Amino acid sequence: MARYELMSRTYAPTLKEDPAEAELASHRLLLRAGMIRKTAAGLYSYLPFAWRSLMKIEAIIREEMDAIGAQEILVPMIVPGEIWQQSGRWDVYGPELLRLKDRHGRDFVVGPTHEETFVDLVMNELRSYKQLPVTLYQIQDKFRDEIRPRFGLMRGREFIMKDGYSFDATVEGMQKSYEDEKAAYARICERCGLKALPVVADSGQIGGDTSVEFMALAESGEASLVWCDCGFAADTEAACAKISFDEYAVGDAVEIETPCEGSIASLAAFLGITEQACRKSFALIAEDGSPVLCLLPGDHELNDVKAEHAFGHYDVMDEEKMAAYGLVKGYMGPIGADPRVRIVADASLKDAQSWLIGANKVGYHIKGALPGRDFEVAEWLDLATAQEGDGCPHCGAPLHTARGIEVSQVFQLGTKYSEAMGATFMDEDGVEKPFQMGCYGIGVSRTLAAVVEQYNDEHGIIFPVSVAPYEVEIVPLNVGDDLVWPAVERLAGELVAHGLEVIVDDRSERAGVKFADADLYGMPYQVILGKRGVANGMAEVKDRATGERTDVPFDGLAAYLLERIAPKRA
RNA sequence: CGGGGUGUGGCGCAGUUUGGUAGCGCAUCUGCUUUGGGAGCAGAGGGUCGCUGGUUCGAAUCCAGUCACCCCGACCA
Repeated sequence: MARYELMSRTYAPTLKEDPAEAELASHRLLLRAGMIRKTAAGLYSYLPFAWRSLMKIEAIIREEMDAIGAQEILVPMIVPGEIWQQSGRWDVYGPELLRLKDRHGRDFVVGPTHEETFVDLVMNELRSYKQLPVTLYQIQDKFRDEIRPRFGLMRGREFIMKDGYSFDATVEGMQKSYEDEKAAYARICERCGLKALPVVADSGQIGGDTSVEFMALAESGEASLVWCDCGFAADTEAACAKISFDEYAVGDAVEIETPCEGSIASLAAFLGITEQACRKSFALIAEDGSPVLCLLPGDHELNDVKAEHAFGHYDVMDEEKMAAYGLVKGYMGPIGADPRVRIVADASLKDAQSWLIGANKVGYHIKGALPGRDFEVAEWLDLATAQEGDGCPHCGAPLHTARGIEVSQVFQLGTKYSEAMGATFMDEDGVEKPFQMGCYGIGVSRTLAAVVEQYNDEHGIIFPVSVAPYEVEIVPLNVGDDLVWPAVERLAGELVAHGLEVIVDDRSERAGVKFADADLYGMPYQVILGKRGVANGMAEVKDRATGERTDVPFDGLAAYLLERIAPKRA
């Protein structure tokens, strides 16, 4: 039997002042509204209101997972190190992987993600293509020992995540499972009220080839993305773009004096040309120890993730190393560099006919240089970071940039894990084949943070109905009044009977305190009951989002609220 | 891990430069008044000043070490 909750019985201590450590709106407001408390760096306790919101987010996820035939299970948080050794990630996953030993000295890890656990779970049971496809998921706490946890729930070390894994017999089957999940993920974001965008992503440590992440748009987001009016959108880490360049002094290679400080900006200013007409040199030491000089469009930065793909875990070359390889800081270029230095250039520059590059001599550059004639490019690679104004890879129109919070991500893994762990099934043709896998994650606690990030004002949180801890907060102004309180109980009971989720602020606080707390908590509708209104049989309904106040007769209150709330439920 | 910063009642802070035995606001408790946007008055409780060691007649304050937390960076489904 549904009932209404009383604020006096709810553990939701508010803070009048901003906590010193919180910078982000979501962090600040979740703390102030008594929804979370920090237990240690990156470790948070969820209080009743946060927990109710999280349960609603989880319910939405479960519904959408059910709808595409995924099955919920639960695997242990702590898993044997052995299976991580099998997959090879024991050695690859860095210090974020929390490793422990049990009393017998056996290795275990606290799961940061569970590809291994799920593969290990199904590999001995799913023996035939006839049993496929299967998609399993769970909602569980994960632990990643982040170097620097920050921003409250946004980047905690422990966090709630829904992780799911699909097992298919064929690549086409995997793609279908992936597309189903992707579509479900879009619906989940939408039902949570998030303004989110699916973007092309790098597949990171999870591995695999194709990946999309859902970015909740927010200025405070840690991730940046580029998007185009044609519908293309990509994480800046992964984005390819059509980058245009200018030419300066086509012709013979000529050394020119450039007595300016060694930066592209000062060089362009000195010559009176655009940065696009310059070529930027970036020296690094690849993972294998070999020296590399990257030539980039003058107005673009090296993309760290792309560089990692090309060179492995690289180091930026220090001045000592530069000197050893004939490179001069501030005036670096391919010409005159030690022959051991591998020259690679951004693919966008392939058609450039004139290169303005450093001369490896303080105060000098070379104009009009040409690859193939004046220096050799070993490889043309996509290395530059896409930026505002670059061309969309699909339609060529200028790209826009935005910032976002990565709330979820889907991957096509292929056989990366199944092969490494020897997880196979017998296919139609009598051949043992590794599973074609997909993997799908949603940051549940991060989704809550993202919602708060997108829905707040100077007074507090403005919860969308679908994830609000309660749909209606009744704010009686005179709790002790023998006219008001019976009306409160009657109305609360009525609203609950109509299926509304109701909390009553029955504390004997002053009106101002209750109003301020109600705005801070951010329940979508406040029903304010004061002496005057009650005497006339009227309640005052405040819409938290618009601030609009309406006097509604008691008789019509439930209908009034339902009419507004029901359509916005998830 | 590199750079910067902070640890003083539940929360937010002052006091540290120039050592003298701890203070302010909010919160809490009691009483009276108040009661539609974070009330007023009166009274009360609560702190080994992160920890350890040192200097000193005397340390929140000076010195050394250590721990925790925050910010920037590197890193990161």
